[in-house]
Amino acid sequence: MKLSRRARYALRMMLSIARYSGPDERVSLKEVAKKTKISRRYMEQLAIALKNSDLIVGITGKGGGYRLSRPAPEIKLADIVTAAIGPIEIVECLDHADSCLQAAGCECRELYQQINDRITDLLNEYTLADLANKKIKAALPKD
Amino acid sequence: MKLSRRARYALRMMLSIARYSGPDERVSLKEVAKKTKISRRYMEQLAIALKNSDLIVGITGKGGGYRLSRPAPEIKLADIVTAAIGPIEIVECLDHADSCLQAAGCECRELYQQINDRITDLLNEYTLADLANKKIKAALPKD
DNA sequence: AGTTTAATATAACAAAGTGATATATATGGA
DNA sequence: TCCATATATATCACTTTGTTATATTAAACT
Repeated sequence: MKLSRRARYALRMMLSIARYSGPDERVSLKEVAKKTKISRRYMEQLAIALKNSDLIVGITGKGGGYRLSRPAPEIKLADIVTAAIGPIEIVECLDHADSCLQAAGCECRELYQQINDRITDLLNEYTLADLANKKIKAALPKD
Repeated sequence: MKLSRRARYALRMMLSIARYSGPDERVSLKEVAKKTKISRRYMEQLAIALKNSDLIVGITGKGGGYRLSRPAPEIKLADIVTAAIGPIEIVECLDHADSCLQAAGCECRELYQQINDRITDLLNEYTLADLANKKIKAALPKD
């Protein structure tokens, strides 16, 4: 029930790219690695996944780097997480009913669906811009 | 981002125990294993965890078995999941701020907190009785 | 043209997590 | 005393995940 490091790295990377690049400006992974303190080798793989999902654009060659493919307010957090770790599926059987042994008789299915929906909805509500501007506020812990 | 099999098994086990036992009636793991088709050996471990969290009571000896420690409406689904896989923590750093490298400067923390809250709230809303009586209804898939 | 910087693409490896099985002991009823 | 059951560890195999390594490709700059 953990959000993998890969997903968390992806969010931090995107934040960094959003901050240090612009429409005509790119930032190299070397820079991003320095800012985020994430292993550069690891980021390289992650960058490819983010690129393949059209969230960032890679400019090859000397002076190259990455920039966002579209403005930060148009990038939903769900896009980032999905690009990094695939579709949000708290259990396999939600999408593929046939992969479920109990099949139709599963009594927990609706519960799983609800958990999944709540997470998905939340990540669709917020954008990269919201994250960058600290627009996300959790309820205060009750102590 | 998966709900582990262990957690799912725990829910199914509890459902089965709720159904086939009563205040003065117990059901053996042998029975439960037959009903749920979960490996008995595996269930034994799970049963201990559920017992240690006071969700079920174990009666040793011949003719023994398990029964719920309290009525199903008083057992929250969060209790079951927590007993099976520990506290719900989508990321480590929520409870232990010191385990987070970015410490106070983490920009994603509030997001993680919200995800965690939504899952926790949902699992606290519903009880084992709700699950048994199919009171949980997910929003219809939009197709 | 050639060198350099950086992205792109695989591959290989190590560590951790997870599911499952095995073995041994304790308990209490018949 | 015997047997069915819970209880408690230990072990093993498999998968996932994080990390590092090795080439290859692309473009800019000298």
